Amino acid sequence: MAHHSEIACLSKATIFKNLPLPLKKKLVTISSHQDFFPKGSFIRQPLDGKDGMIFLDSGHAKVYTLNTAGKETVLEVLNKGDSTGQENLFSTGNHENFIQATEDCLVCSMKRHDFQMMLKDSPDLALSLLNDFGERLITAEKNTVRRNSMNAKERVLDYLKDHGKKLGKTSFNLPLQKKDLANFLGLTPETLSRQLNALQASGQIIVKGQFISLN
Amino acid sequence: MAHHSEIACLSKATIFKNLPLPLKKKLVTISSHQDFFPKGSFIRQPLDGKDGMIFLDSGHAKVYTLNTAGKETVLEVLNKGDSTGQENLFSTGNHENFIQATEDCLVCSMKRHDFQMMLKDSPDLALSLLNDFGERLITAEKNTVRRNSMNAKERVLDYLKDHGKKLGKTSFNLPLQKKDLANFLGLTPETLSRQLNALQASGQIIVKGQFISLN
DNA sequence: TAATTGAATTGATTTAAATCAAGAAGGGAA
DNA sequence: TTCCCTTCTTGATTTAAATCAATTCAATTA
Repeated sequence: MAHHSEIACLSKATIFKNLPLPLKKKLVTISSHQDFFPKGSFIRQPLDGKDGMIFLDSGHAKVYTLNTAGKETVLEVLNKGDSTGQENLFSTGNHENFIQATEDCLVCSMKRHDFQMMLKDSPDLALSLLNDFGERLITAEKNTVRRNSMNAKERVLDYLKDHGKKLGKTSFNLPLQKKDLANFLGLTPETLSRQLNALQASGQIIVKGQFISLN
Repeated sequence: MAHHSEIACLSKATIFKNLPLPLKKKLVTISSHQDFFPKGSFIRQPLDGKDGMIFLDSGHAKVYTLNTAGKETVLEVLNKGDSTGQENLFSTGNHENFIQATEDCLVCSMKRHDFQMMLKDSPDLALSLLNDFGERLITAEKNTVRRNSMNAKERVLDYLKDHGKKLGKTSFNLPLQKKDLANFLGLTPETLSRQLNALQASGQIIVKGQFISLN
């Protein structure tokens, strides 16, 4: 929880990128910076007593819940620059989701109390955050449509294209294990494996382990 | 777009219910009130040039998208007191969703421009809205979990219990046609029909047309 | 009132994806 | 390096839900 004096991870976060410099500097003073989470470790979990939002300076993470039967549902895939848990800046309830590093991560975070203090005299900040919430809702809706109106092959291809677009690349490594990606797409690992094969066979992608290339 | 002088629909909306009275009064002055939408009509649709958020003073509505193949995905079920489209208070992009009255509706709405003016000097308002966004995200996640980790029967029962809880009742009329509810749950109408039968046969609910009673 | 139209239901059948099963590949730890 | 454990892949089989098909029902309107 070192407090840097210079503009760090926060200013790189998509969510705050349009804020004026003085405000960014203030945000940095109330943030923790570049906490290290090794692959597999939990950035957040239910009942950990932590509040506020987090964002990824580097690495990848997955957000998921467990239902009462222990079945996992992957809700979000976090890539470098993404943030999540904004809802914890306001509600006083405990968060219910697990956030687990799927690669070594550097994470910045902001506490509810500190954030709320700042919010009172920064309409810009509120607006920025409201915009970001809007984006997250739209993404959530997009994921719902993907699961609801596409078959297995279409879902896989749609995700890959979407991810490539987000990165601005046509080749990349998957940000999650395939079993987690399968879950995120509402599929089983077996089905994902077969669909990746099929997409490669039809010349639409190249797959080598975690590496994907779009054609 | 009549401008009432008294506190009307807006003050009843869940999203604003915790705001101080003077602020509510100001909100009323920038809202349209109780516009009537007959069953089947569109409250919003892509390219209608409308912006801002809406909320339901009475009636029911569904929010849905059409994919390029024309397949519908029902994203939200709106009941009395619910609001949607908050994301349109900020982004300048066009909204992509259809909002259609599934019963006769009275609708209030607020325009982006008017709202943003108010937001600048009302931190309370921003906070209220941010809270609401958080709720909507959590609901969206809950819907994802329902679709991802439950079979057809569980989804139906979970929805019915959820809806009953929301209303504080054990008997109610479904807020949508069954074909739309089926879509919202990621099912076909045939499957919904059969599952409602099965739930009735096992004594868990009573079904009479749109009327549902939970046991 | 009857006619029309879409919604809902019921039954028969198909099918996409899940499940089951077994081996191969990969990544740590000792 | 070997061992262990999890993930990934491939094949065979099952199954839950979709699809197809045909009535029935309900709402609207002429």
